[in-house]
Amino acid sequence: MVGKTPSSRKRPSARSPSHPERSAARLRRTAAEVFGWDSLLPEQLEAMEEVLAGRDTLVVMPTGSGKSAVYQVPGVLLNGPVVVVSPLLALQRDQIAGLPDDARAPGAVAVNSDLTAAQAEAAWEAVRHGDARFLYLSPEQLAKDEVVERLAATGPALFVVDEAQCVASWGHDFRPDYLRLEQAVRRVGRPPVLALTATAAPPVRREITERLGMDRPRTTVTSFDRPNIRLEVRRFRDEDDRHRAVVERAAAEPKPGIVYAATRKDTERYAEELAGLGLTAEAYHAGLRSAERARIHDAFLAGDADVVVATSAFGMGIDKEDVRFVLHASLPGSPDAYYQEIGRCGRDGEPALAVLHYRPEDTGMRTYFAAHAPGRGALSEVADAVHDHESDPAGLDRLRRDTGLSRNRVTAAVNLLEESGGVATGEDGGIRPDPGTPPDAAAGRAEDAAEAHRRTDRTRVEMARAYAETTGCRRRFLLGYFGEEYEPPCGACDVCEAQGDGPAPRVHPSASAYPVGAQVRHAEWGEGTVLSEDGDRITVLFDRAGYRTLSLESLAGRDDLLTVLKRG
DNA sequence: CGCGTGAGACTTACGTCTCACGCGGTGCGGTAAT
Repeated sequence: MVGKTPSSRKRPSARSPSHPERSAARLRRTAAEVFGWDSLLPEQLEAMEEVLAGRDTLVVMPTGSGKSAVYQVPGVLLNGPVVVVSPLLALQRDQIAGLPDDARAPGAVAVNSDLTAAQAEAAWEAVRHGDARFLYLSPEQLAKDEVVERLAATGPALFVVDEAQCVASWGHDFRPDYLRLEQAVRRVGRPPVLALTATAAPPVRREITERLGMDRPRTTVTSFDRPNIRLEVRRFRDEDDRHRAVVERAAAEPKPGIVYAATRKDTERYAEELAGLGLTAEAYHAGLRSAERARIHDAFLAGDADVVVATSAFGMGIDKEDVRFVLHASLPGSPDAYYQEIGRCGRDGEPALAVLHYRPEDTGMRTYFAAHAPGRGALSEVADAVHDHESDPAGLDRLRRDTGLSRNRVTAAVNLLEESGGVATGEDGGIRPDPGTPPDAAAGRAEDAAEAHRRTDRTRVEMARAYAETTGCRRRFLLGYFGEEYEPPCGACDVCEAQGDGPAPRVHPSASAYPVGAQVRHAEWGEGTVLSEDGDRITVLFDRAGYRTLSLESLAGRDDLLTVLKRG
């Protein structure tokens, strides 16, 4: 097995002007005395030293491996409050509850819409007086001028973005405030930024660090491989056959487990059927009342549910060791989503199972979900509104009132206009038009940017499909997607098992010409990065054209078609 | 993009087909009605 990825992990002692031994010792002592952690993983300590030294840092480590410690321990030693951006209020509560209940331990508060005005006031007071060292906020809170101003006044020492993959997966449409965190960072005094995630392929890592405006970020990436999870894909033509297979598998495998379905209705259908077989099965989706969601969540963690059948709403922040299987009753929207979802089983290291039940028709709905960015009409309206306030730049609220569009719509439109250079946000939060770009041109360029995001989303659907249809080792495919080389057979996927002791899978002789991670240029699609090599084909993420799969046979001897610019 | 649903046509059975239409996932925050 291949261990650490060949990433940019560097020993800080090589050029650090400070005294790394001393900082490592301080971190270790703090971890033990304040948090009761007697040992730290080398990756944890390394990232903590970067954070303590004030450098922008990206940490990619599995859930349950102590990612939070990477900010908690240095946070105690820093001189000022630590902001933690977290996507779910439930996650914020869990984080605060997880801090040691000890007089020496740092305090923590969250400011969000759950609080009354008086409670929020008290929370800010605690931050100001140093009684609370950690302040948990949603990205939406940081979109408010009032919050940014209060935060700036406290002089934060560190800006943490937890679950940082949300920047890439949600920032473009669903929660556009994720793409405005960079502005918040600048406006609160540009403290060092620490981004934490469990699942991020190389292009997603790049997007996180770029979108957060991180400066020469140090990156710590541990291996993605989870050898105890058996990977399997079953392909169906008929919906009824698939349905039956999912139910039978969920009933037959050791419990507890999670079944992911594509729609709310499907979760209820499956859960009902499993309950009819005598299992404790619950449907979980965002349409349930929050008390009901909390009940199911708690029951699952407590071991009182055999199976939760859920949409993608279920899982973030679930840290349960003994989940035995994750079944998918439909194709997920991307390998990123798939890996995150199956990563919820087998955390105890015992054997676990991930089965994808796939029909080619599944791609239809996923493609539909991919196309949700604002259209030309909304972009033009917002561009015009920005232009109208040229002499007195408007904030997002004013643009919303002017256009009558929803808050999210306006924010997403401004993000696209800003990304394509048509407008810019100032230090005061005012949005100004670019003097050289008329509103119509700005909207046109923003529309192109939106189309590029849609294309990338759609190609991620294609990558999920490619996983389902690969004829090679599934582990190799997934790890390759996450930038990690892997030598099959893995011995724990349906493809490797079917091959048994037979001949090794065919690997095309030109495979070595395009190693994973290499920068390449295609005659038609421009520049890109080789993401995976699947025996007889490679997959490249092109900057403009998205993900493409190329047959090695068609590339043989054609270095005019695909040129290697730089090997990984 | 593909599925399920309901209306209506065609047909002469209480049935089957066709077609148009609407629907489909993630959460925050704040507002409105009890």
